[in-house]
Amino acid sequence: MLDIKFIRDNIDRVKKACRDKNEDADINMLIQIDQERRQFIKEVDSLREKNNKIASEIGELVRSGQDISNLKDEAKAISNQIKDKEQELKELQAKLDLLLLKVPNIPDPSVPVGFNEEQNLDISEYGGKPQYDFEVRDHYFLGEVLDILDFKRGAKIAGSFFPMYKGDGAHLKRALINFMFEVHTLEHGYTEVSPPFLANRDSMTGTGQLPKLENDMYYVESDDLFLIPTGEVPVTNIYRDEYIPEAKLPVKFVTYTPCFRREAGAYGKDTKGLIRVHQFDKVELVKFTHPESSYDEHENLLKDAENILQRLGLHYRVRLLCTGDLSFSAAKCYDIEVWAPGTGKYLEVSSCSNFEDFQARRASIKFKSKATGKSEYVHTLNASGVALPRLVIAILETYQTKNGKINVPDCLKKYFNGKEIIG
RNA sequence: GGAGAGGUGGCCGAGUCGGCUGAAGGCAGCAGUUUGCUAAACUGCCGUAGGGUCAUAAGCUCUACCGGGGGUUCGAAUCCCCCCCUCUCCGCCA
Repeated sequence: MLDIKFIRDNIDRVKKACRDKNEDADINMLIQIDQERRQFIKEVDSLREKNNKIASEIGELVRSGQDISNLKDEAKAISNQIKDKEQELKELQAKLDLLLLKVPNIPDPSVPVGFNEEQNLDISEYGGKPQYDFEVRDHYFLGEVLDILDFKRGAKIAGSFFPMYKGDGAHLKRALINFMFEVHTLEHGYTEVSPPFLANRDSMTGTGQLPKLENDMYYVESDDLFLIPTGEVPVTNIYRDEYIPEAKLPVKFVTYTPCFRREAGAYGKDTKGLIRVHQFDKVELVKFTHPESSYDEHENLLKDAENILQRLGLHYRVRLLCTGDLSFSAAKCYDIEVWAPGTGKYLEVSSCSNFEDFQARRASIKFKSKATGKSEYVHTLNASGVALPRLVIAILETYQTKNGKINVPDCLKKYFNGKEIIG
């Protein structure tokens, strides 16, 4: 969420951000309602002031035992006026809040303006596409043949796009989670957390999933809870409505969670295998930083996520998202895309985002600045470190052998009971 | 699920029969005095948000906020209703 004062003073910038991000927030309406709202606040406040004065006068008269019936009638009249105005004010405020929640974050100046993913910028790449002297297979084929991925059974249990991992497939997933956790906690300095996998409305609004993405999430009606679409939600909300001591910044968390996404409207796209699924696992990195250092921390965050792919010996590229591809809440975002030789595509395994104070304002996460003596919002950042299914795809397809088996990457062997080959 | 207790400022903790209580007191924090240094002591400051004034400063001023929402009242942290959360006991279950 943006500061209403900031919007007031930067109407053109905000409008431009909406255009560049393809968001249709009604800024003119917002400004108009804000003006009306302030007018109402003025009126209501002055009525309240009057009423408070009368009330304390009455208090004094009562104590000295005098008659108060005249004053009482007057006060009653004002009190009724207040109630009416308050009601209208409340409606205005609700309207304003709703509009405000629909205004996207402003892209950082370093973000290229563009309409869609084709205008994303290639930043860097690691390794090269591996070459094979045999016909490469995709993970779907390999998974079925090796009996380590079972899509049919997953579909029977829950529905299509709920994959099941089995045997060495399930073990591979577990090994990857352990591997990533050890790197991020022991070497990159993140603190491990294991949060709830369901979250309430306040949490979902805090990180920006609500109100926009309600239909993309699984919802438990009886308890008004949502299954989390990413570990970012519970972990960023750890500090919702709290102050973080300035000296503790940056706070860095790593978490593992399953993620649940309805992918409404995405049918027909990436329909096969693990590329796009309703439930998947993710190791997620979340940072709370001082505003001054968030962009440095952003670069480090990217490196932390890249490090995982480098150790696994996977070819990938990093792209800077253009405005049109940038998510609603982000100011700047790098995507890491790993190469999947069998599928023949680069697959996004991590979005590395700086939200600046956008989420922090929504979720009210602050620190007391020693320099200014005032409360300020922290900056929040997150990145997958990294998402599992597409990582599994890249590993199966990259490390496949001529006879249809999979070599276990060196760095994973210790998490795989020393086993070197799957199949 | 049943019975009970409770939710007050960064923390602890008072709040009388509803009326200068945004809220005593303590701790922590900040600034200063004292001190050769440290400790201690002393003095002052010390919630958040939204308006107004205004240079989007300081200051001044108003309003709201004592888990959330609603109600009673001229007036509620204090009374009533609903909800949420925490704790204890019982039941049930991993």
